[in-house]
Amino acid sequence: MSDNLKLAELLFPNITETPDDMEAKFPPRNLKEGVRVTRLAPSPTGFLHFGNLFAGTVAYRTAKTTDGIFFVRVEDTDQKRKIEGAVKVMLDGLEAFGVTADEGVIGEDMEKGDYGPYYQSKRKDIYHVFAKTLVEKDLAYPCFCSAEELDEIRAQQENEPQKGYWGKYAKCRNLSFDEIAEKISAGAPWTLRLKSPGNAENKCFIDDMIKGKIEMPENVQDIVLLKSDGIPTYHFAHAVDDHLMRTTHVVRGDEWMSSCPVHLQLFKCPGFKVPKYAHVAPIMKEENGGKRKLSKRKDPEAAVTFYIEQGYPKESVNEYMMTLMNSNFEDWRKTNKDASIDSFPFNLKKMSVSGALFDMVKFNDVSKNVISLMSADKVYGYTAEWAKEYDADFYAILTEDPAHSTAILGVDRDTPKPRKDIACWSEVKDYISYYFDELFDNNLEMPENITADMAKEILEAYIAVYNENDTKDEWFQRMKDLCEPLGYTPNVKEFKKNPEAFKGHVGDVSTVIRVAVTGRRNTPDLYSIMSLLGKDKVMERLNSALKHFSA
RNA sequence: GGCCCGAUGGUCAAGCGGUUAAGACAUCGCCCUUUCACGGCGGGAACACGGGUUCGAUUCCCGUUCGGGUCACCA
Repeated sequence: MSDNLKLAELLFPNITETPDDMEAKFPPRNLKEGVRVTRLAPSPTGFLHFGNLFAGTVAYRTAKTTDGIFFVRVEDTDQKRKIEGAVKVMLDGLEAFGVTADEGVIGEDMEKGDYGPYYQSKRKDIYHVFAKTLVEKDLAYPCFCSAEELDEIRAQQENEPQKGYWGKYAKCRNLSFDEIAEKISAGAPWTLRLKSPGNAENKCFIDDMIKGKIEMPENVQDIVLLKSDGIPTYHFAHAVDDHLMRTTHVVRGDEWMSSCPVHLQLFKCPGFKVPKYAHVAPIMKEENGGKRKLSKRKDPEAAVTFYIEQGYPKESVNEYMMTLMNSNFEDWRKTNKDASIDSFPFNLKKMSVSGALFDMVKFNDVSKNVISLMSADKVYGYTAEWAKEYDADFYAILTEDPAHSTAILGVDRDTPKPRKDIACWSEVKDYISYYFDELFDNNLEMPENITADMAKEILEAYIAVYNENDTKDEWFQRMKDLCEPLGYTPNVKEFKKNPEAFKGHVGDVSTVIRVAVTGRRNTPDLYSIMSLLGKDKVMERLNSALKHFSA
């Protein structure tokens, strides 16, 4: 038996299966040409970053445009970072925005699919099968260096452009079998390192779906494959898992770009076919005129839960993400107003190479558009659903009379030119507050051109003629009739032509009524509002305003 | 510092050697209008810099500058 074989046995005495067994157990998927298999491989930190959702959405769409498979694999190889309930947080966040896995981890300790387990922590033996053959092929070796020794090596490398564990710095690379056997029998901890066959003089090539063709020096680092607890590093797990799970397209953040030479090698050493890569640029945030990654610590909008808590519809988030993913989406949307976002021909190659700034203003605009197209029933339903969870007081008020609330939300809604007032459900409370005495802010501040005397006059006159049974036309006619006796003109154009001749125009008159009734200057159609409010409330507010301006 | 990527209005971005350099958001003006919004029309606003290549460079090449990423027994 050769030393390599002996070493493999020594290191992995309990591994009896071979790579061929693995190939048989996880055979190539029986898919049509061009069908893609993608995945999201988050590590369970208990926090779902917007970037995860974004990359996950890209991966999801990449698969879905070919009727392919999207799966979720949990990268829980770092025992130190394990957090209870983290998987649920992530899955819930993904689910809330329509990223649902066909396969893989579908719940806390719940899996689905034939290529599992999908928790890396449960795949130890699988990794060891491949680790063992690498040792047999003299492509891996145990390393006994301690953290301190590694630090020492780093200290020596100050003037060395090529840092890390390689070449002459790789102390354990050429240990003899006997030396190794002795250390192991003494119980020394070890990691398994790649015996990198690379040469820095050589180039390797990545043809990234997003970034294009990229050339980098070959990897020469003897990177760690297996940590001293026997659990693989991300790099090794990535190669083994994405090969065995038959991933066709690896979609991930572009912070992985620079480890591609390592990954290429890790696929090639065991003889795996290299998948296609798509490296997604991060979402950025503006700060002091510069750009930086959306930060978990500094930016509330970095957390996916933010959008849920604020009550942004999932359609809004998806529409906005799509405008960032494929810039032709907005044009497509213009001509396909009612189409589902799923029918948009998403194209990986149209992804931007560099990171886009998250634009809250634009996002809100997108969301307002989305909501403006919803029916009053839908708006009511979503708002109630949101309020139930995040604003119990408002929920009680809103749902006391569902038909009434729905009618309120329907003002100026189902028209060819719906208003765009609401960006998220948490804004609804304020938007409709004046309909409810509990929420009504009795703010009687008039525009500067309207004095208390003017307001008083107008209110007096209007109270005298107010009729709750008016049709809209009658109502408006009454408004106009009010004008001339008080010195206003019903004709705005006439006023503009000759402003000195009048105290104001019909707009000023209705503004006084509007402020008295709603406490604001800007509202949807006043007639509809007054109808919904009902005679008692309207009269009460008019009288109370009159009192205020008579004082 | 080494390696890699990038740079078009305030933002997201089309563009692939010859364009009046699209569009969207934002902003400003006008129109519509009972307010606000919606909608319509219009305005301001950009190819980082320096060298090449070319009849001609936003586009191709090289440098500079500036951004970003990465160099762990983290992912």
